[in-house]
Amino acid sequence: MRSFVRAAELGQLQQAADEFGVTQQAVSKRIAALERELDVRLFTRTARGVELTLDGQAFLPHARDVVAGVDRAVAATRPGSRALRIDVLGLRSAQAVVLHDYWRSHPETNLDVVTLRVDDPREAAAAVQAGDIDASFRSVTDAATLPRDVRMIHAFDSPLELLVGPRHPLAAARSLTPAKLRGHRIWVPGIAPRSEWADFYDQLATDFDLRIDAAGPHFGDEVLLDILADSADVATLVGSRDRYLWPANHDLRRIPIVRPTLAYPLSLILPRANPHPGLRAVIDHVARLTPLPATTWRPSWAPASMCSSASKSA
Amino acid sequence: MRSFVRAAELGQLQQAADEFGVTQQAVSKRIAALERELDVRLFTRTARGVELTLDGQAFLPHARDVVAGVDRAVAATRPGSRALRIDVLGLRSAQAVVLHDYWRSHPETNLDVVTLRVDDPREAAAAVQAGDIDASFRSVTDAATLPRDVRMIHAFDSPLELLVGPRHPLAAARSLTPAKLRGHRIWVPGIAPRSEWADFYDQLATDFDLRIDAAGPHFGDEVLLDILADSADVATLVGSRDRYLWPANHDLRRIPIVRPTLAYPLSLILPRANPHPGLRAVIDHVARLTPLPATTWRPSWAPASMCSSASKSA
DNA sequence: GGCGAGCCACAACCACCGGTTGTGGGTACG
DNA sequence: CGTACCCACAACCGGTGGTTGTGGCTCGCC
Repeated sequence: MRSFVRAAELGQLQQAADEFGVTQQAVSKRIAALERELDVRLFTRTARGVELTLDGQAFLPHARDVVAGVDRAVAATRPGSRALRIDVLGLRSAQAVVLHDYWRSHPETNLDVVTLRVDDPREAAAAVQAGDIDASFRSVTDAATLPRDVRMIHAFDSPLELLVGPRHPLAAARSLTPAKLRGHRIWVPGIAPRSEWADFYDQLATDFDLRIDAAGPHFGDEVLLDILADSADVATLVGSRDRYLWPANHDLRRIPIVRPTLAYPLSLILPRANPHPGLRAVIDHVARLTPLPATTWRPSWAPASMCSSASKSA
Repeated sequence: MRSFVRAAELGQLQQAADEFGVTQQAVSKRIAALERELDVRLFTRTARGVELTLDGQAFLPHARDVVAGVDRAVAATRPGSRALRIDVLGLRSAQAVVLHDYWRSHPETNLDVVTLRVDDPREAAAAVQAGDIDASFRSVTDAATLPRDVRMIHAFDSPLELLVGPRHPLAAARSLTPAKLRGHRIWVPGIAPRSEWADFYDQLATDFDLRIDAAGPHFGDEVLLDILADSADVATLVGSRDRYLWPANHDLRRIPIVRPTLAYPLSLILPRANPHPGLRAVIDHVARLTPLPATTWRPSWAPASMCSSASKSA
C-alpha cells in the first residue's frame, strides 16, 4: 500500500522504487499483487509512468488512511514519540467516560486509554514514575505514600447512584437520600480489602449507618447485572457517569442519591517533572465538569474541592 | 494485525487461530513478529490465554483502525459493495468542493470522489452506464445525446468570478457587472473545442460582447496563476466555489460578477435504473445550496432552475 | 523515419518469510 | 497429583517477495 500511495503521488513506479530503496521491478510486483488481490486495475501504464484508474482513485484515499493508521499504531508503542497514555480503572468507569468525552471534543489529540488492572494506587504511581503511563486516574487515600517523583492533583468527584432491579422496593424512587438506604442490602463485589474502594465504602457505611457488603469475588459486570435484575433485595452503587447496562439493559434503574450527594473523589497522578504536554488540556477539561452541590459528602481523605483553580497548578 | 486484534478480543491465541483457520503456532508467530517489529511486548502470556500489556492496550485501537481501514479500502474497489463513487471535473472544481462540504456534514457516508479526466459529458454518461461510476457532475448541452439508460437532473449553478492579478486595471473593484468586462482580455486556457465549456464561453462572449480567449493548452494551474499574477491585462474566469489559489496565493483577487450573475449550470448524470442509494442524500444536499438571484444569466441550454424540488424526482 | 532514452512487464533465480507438524513447559482444576 | 489446556520453540517446507536480466512500448529528437 505504501508503494501504491507513493507511486500514485509520483506518477512513476521508478521514482517510488528509488525512494523505497528497491528496484522498479519490486514495486511493479507489489502493485501487481495488490491489483491481483483486489481484482481490479489500479494504474493504467503509459510510456512516461503510471496513471490512476477510477478504481485506483477510489482506492487511494483509503490506502493513505491505512498507511497513516499504521504509522499512528507504531507510534503508539514507541517510547519516544508515543501518544498521551492515561490509565483508568476499567474501560467503563467514570474516568474512562470523562476521557472519552474529552477525546470527542478534541479528536485531534492522540490519546490512548489503558487499564493497569491493579487496585493499588501506589502501583499506578510506580507505573507513572517508570514512564509506562503518562498519568493515572485514582483515588488516593494518603498522598504521603506516593513516591517523590510523582504528584497528584484533584481531578473531579464522581457522584454515586443506586442501581436496582425492577422488583426492588426502592425501584420506583426518582431520587434517594442516604438515610433511605438504611437497612437495605448493598452489594459491591470485587472490592479488594484495604483498597481505596474498601476505605471509601467503610467510611460511607459508618457515616450513614449503611449495610454495604463488599465481600465476594467479582465475576464480571454481566453476572452482577443478572443478579440485580432478578433480585428483590440486592442493590449496588455505581458512579453516575459509569457506563453500565451494556449487554441487554436488563430493565435496571439508576437512582440518583441526593441530600447529600455521595461523591467518590478522583485524582490524577502524574510525574512531577516533565509531564506529557497533552495532560494540561485534559486537566482543564475535567476541571470544567459541572461541580457537585456544596453539601456533597466526601470521604475524610478527599482533597478539598478546588473547582477550576486546579488547572492553574498544572 | 488482524490476528492481534482478534486474539486480544478473545483473550486466546488458540481460538483466534481456529477462527482464521490456521494453527495456534502460526498465530503465535504472527504476534511474535509484530512484537519484534514494534520492539515491545503486546501480550503477557498466562496459563489460560493471553492478556494485553499496556503497550498492547495502546496499540489495540490503532490496530482496529488499520484493519477497518483495510476493509474499507478493499470495499472501495469491489464492484458489488463499493462506496458511492462520483466523478467531478478536477479535484478543485466547484463540484468537488460541494461534495467535500457534503462529506464533512455526513462523515459517515463512504464517498469516493474520482475524476474521469475526460471532457465529453457523453463519455461520462457512458461510464455511468457501464457502472464504473455512480454519478457524474457535468454540464450537458444537449440532453438528447445521452444514452437511454442514464438520466440527468439539474444539480446547482456555479457563479463565476473574475480572477486578476494586482496590476490589472479591475483589480480594485469590489464587484463587476459583465458590461465592465467589455474590452478586457479574458483568457481561459485548456478549453477543448466543441466541449461544454467552449459552448458556454461562446454564448457568454456573444451575449455580452466579451473577448474570451479560449485558445492554447493548459499547462497547469500554477502556470496560469503565475501569468495572471504578473500580467496587467490578462484576467480569467473561475467558479466562486473553485478551490484555486493553492500554491502561494500570488496576491490574486477574485471579483464577483453581478447584475447579472453569470452561472455555469451543473447537472448530475446518474443511471435511470437502480441509482446508488447514497445519491439521494447528495442530491438533497446540493439542492439546498443557496440559490442564485432570479436575474442570473445562464446559457440557453441550461435547464430551468428547479430549486429544491429537484430532489423529489430522485 | 529511425534511434535512443525512459518507462514498465515478464522470466529466472534465490533467500527468507510464514505456514505446517511435533514437542515441551507452565498453570489451573478436579 | 494427574489431566487438560494453552503458549513457545524446533525442524521442515512451499511460496512470497526480493534480485538481475531482458524485452516491448512510447515518446521526443536528430
